[in-house]
Parts: sequence; C-alpha cells; structure tokens
Amino acid sequence: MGMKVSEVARLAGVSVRTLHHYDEIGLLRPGGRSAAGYRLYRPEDLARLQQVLFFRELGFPLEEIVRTLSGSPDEVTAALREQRRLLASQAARAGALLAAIDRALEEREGGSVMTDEERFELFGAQDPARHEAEVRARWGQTEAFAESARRTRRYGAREWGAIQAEAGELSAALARLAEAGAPAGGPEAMALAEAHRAHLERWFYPCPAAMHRGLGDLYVDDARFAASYERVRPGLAAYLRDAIRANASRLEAAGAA
Amino acid sequence: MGMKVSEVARLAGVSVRTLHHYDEIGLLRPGGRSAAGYRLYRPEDLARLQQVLFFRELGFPLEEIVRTLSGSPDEVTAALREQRRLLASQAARAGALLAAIDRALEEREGGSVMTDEERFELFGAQDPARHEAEVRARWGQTEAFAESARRTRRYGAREWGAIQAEAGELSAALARLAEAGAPAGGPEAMALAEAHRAHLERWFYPCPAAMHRGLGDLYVDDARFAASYERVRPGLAAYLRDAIRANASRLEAAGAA
DNA sequence: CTTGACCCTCACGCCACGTCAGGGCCTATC
DNA sequence: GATAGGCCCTGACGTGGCGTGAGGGTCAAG
Repeated sequence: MGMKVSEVARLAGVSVRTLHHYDEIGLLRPGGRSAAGYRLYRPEDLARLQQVLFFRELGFPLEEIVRTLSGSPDEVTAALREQRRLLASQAARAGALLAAIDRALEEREGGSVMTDEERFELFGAQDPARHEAEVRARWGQTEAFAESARRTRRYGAREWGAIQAEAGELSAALARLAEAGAPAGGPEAMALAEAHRAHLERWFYPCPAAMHRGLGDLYVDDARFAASYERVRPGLAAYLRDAIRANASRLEAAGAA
Repeated sequence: MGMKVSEVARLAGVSVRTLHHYDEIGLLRPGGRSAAGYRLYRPEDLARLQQVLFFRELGFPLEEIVRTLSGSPDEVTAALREQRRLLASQAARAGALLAAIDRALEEREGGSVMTDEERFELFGAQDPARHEAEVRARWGQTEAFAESARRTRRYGAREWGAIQAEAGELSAALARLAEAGAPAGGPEAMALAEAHRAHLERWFYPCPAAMHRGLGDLYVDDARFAASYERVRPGLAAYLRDAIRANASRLEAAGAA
C-alpha cells in the first residue's frame, strides 16, 4: 500500500513539514495518494529520499538537487566538484576566522571592545581574517601588529572617528590629485603618500618605507583593497601605490628609511 | 554636519539597504537627521559600524551583536569564546564534508548516483561525513567500506528499496521482541542480531562478529544512531547492541567468527 | 523650471523549513 | 452510532538579513 508521511519522516529523520515541502517543490513526490488524500510513499520514493538527503547534507540547495538527480553521471560529478570548491572555500574561511578570534581573545587584556581595529587603517570594514593572514604573508613580520594592538587597545570612539576622518580626507585628496592629472611620482602625490605613512605611524605602528611599499602593493593586488579605492575613483589604488613607491624610493635614497 | 547614507555605505563597503536595516533594528542608529529626514552619520557612528561589521564578519547574528556591544568586556570575551566554539565546529564539519565529497568523487567510476549509500545500512539519512569518520575511527579498517562501495555502486532504486524494507522489518521485529520482554541475550533476539549481520553481509560487506560488536556499540554511543532506534522504541538501541553482543559471543565461542 | 542624483518609507521576495489554524480521516472503545 | 485520540490535509504567517522596486520628496546645477 505504501508508507504514510510520519512513518517516512521518522525513518529518515526529517519532519513531516519537510516532506510536504519536498512534495511541493517537486523534489520528492510520493508515489501514491490514498482516497483521503494521504501521501503514500513507496520503496523507490525512499530510495530517492536517501539521495536527496545525501546531497542536502553536502550543502546543495534543494533546487540544485532536483537538477542534479535528473542529470547524467557526468553532470553529477561536475556538481560534486563545484560543491567541493565551495566547501573548500568555506573550510579555509572558517580556519581564518578561527585565527582571527584567537587573536582577538589573546589580545583582550584591557576593557576595550576595539582591540583589533588596527585593521581599520585600510579605510573600511575589510575582512579582518583574510586581511590579517595576507598582510602577514606579505610582510612576514608581526611586530608591527603587536605594536598596533598595544596602541589601539585604548582607543575609543573619538580616536576611531578621527582616524576615519583623516583616512577619508587622504583618500579624497588623492582622488583630486589624480583628477587634476598630477603624476603619481610628483611632489604632491609623494607628499600625500608621506602623509599616509605618517597617519599609519601616528595611529598604528612604525611604518618604514619597505613596509609602506608592501602596503601599496597590497592595495592594488588584493581585489577588496583595490575596490575600496576604486570606489572613490577608478585607478586610485594604482595611483596611491605608485605614489607610495616614489615616496619610498625618495626616502631610501635619502637614507631615511 | 554628518555623512549621508551612501557615503557611509561606500566607505564601509556595505549597501544603503543594510544601513537602513541596521537603523531599523537598532543596531546602528545615525547620530542625526536632516530637516528632510536624511540620515546623518557622525564619526562615532562610523566607529560603531566598524565594530558591528567586525562581529558580523565573525558570524555573530545581528541581534547578538546588539547585545554584545552593550555588554561588559567579560561578556564580549564570553561571546567571542562561544562563537569560536561554533566556528571550530563548522570548520571540522567542512573538513569532514570535504572528505565525503572526495570519497564520492573517487568512487564515481560507474554511472550510478548512489555510490555512497552503504551509509544507509544504518537506517536513515545520517550525517554521511561524520558517520564515515567515526566508523573508521572506531573500526580502524577500511576494507569493509571499499567492498561496500564496490557492491553498492551498481544498486538501483529497487535494491535500495529492498534494503530499506528489510531494515525496517528488522527494526520492527526487534521492537516487538523487546515489547514482549524477551531477553536481549535470548535465542530470538540473537536470531534477529544474526539476521541483521546477514543483512549487512548480503548488501554491503563481510561483517565478522568483532565488527558487528563495534557496530552495536556505535548504535548506542552515538546520539544520532541511538535516536534512530529510540524513535522506533525507547531502549531499542541498547537492546540491539546487547543482542549483537550475545550473538557475537556465541559465534566466537563456536569459532565461527 | 527641469533634470539628475540621492534620499525616504513601504513592502514583497528569497530559502528551507517551523509552527499553527481549521477541518477531514481512521481506528478503537463505549 | 457517538466519541476520543492520533494522524492527515491544505493554507498561511514567521524566521534572518538583506535585495529589489515602487512612489514620492530633496537638493544642486543648468
């Protein structure tokens, strides 16, 4: 005759509502209905439910499961590969966020909520976890961050507001220079790059020319940082990097780095 | 005067809609409004936005961010620890799912969608990733799974339906025995345990007594497996384990294991 | 005044169900 | 036959965090 909805639900570990839903969306249709309209599931329905729950468990959206289950073996393999890519990305991200939380917990020795806001020197709420990993990878040193944490631990809303305001002004001034066609290696642009470096040194950490160079590269190489500047004005990230490079070369030539 | 909503959105890398939403839910209220009703954000608002986005990035629900930002430093630390626990769990799960997909991809040499359904011998859609890791950890051998995969690769809906039906009958028969007060170590219960073992050997892999013992333990020790049986009848998981143990001892005494 | 960019509130939609309302079906018992 | 209890059905609102669009107001420049 067939199994009723609650039997199937119990056996498969899902809710009756879930089975209703799956029927509605065409993911799992019961093989039959009683005269009273009760859903009646057959063995092949149960077999399909197994498949559905397997793919659901792997994170496939239901709509996609419908498609996958009606596809060829090659299509199923391709779907699994794509899902793997997404899962790998999630796993990496989870790991990075764990590192971020660990860092946040380590550094919570004072009372401020803002212990990790050295990240904000990059002018917006960037992904804190990826930011840290990448800056570390690029710079290969952690002392600057330790120094930054020590300083910013005591900052309050006023300080952060000031930081934000300064950063915004710098960004705007750079955009105006670029708009006016001033060369990135010219004195005005370098002056702004130097102001940027001073801003970092004032609020966060010592920023020698070499480190500043690295930061400039990061602004261009990383899509998120680039996006921050590109939002202000197209090409601004590269402009700032070039200004930083020119400024760094000048500092190094003067032996002041 | 204050920044308007799109300036803030651009600077912070969020949408205007997001800022509206945050205003609505009291997460981030603009410090002012123009005569026309425009939201005007102040530096301290931006500072708070930084905090909001930081916690959001870490996966905190917005409602919780509201609470966390109004809490004491100790409460913030506790919130971060709890979130770390969740993230660690997610990371572990992602890793396990990756392994499951890898396994699925490895074994896709034929055309069947059902390459991993040996898991279903445990009577329901269990978490395939955790299931596999735990069974491997417990049993310390993989040949049974390789054999299972080889067999099940070619199973279709009919076979799976038959497996499901047999499993359901076994479960029901066990419940009737328990209901009737038959001892788990008695001949009838052992007969069903043996039928269970035969079921596994028939459909999945060789199941010597020692392995069957391990499976019996798993049914009780793991909350999900236990739940499967407990749903049929309270105490059934332990009943089955005891029947399996008695049966295994019998087989070993007879030197048939 | 017109135009274009931006702002406001309101509201429906998304995804995968959870929860509940209102009413019918089925079986056992009185 | 009536009743009670368990189960089934459809319909519908809600959840979290926005995305999208409608309809209309504001502001600055031409």
